[in-house]
Amino acid sequence: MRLTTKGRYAVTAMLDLALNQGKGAVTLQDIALKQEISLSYLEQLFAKLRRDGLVKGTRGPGGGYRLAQNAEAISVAAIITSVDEKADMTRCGGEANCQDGKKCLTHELWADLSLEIYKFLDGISLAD
Amino acid sequence: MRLTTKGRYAVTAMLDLALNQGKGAVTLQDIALKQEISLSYLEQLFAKLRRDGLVKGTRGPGGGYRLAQNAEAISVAAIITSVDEKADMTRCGGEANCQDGKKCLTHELWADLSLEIYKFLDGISLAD
DNA sequence: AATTAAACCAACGAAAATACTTGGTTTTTA
DNA sequence: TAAAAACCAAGTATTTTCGTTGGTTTAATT
Repeated sequence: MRLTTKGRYAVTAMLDLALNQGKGAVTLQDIALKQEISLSYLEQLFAKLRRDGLVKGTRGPGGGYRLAQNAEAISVAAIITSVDEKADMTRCGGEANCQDGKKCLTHELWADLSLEIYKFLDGISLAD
Repeated sequence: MRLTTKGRYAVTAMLDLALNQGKGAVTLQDIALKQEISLSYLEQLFAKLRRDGLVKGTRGPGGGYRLAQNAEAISVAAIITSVDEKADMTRCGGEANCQDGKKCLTHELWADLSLEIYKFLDGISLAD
């Protein structure tokens, strides 16, 4: 579980979507202006969100994006993991070949903590 | 509040310190080997941790680092914020000049969430 | 006293991730 | 048919992460 500006962009964009989709689909152009990100970068993020079934897009004029599920069902954790493909945080890849007998002790502790953070963010939906 | 590999290095290193300082000060060399990071990178991280009063180092042979406070008093949040100097996450710097009437709505929501995450990690000490 | 092991420091360089740019194509509405 | 949007891919710039080099200071050990 990482937490970078990339994830922030995704979460704020999704929040934007959740707040404004009442009036129909929301265009990325809109979000790009509001959030001050480049349109194309947003497109890249939304490509992932779409692949993971978090949003769905409709083409053509009047088109845009909507949440694929209702806001209560979408967790912050889901958004973040969708957007930043985790390059294995643990160097040893769980192989346990870190050090003599001690064997990744602190690595495991971190893994536990990381899970805690995940569970925390998984408990927060777009309806906060 | 960000959460990157940099923060992970710092937290795991601090955990290492907490676990092993019973036998006296722990050298960065030790940690570098166990965690598979470069010594000098660790030094850079610990320079910040020291500046923020989280650890204290003693020089010379037999020297090394110790926690400056007891493990219960050191939160994960403190370690992470010490180590990664937050480049202002909100572009508008709280200036509220984002957009017409809407004024950073989602930015504020993110700020709230960020605070939640901070409070969560602030509640976790090196004794987990 | 000399040697050595450590913290401490600074500046540069390589690698990776992040963010943006450009230039398209497809779909759908008007 | 024109325009507005999603969709797509490749490349570039920027920033951050991580490492390297080459030191200096401090303190314990021999």
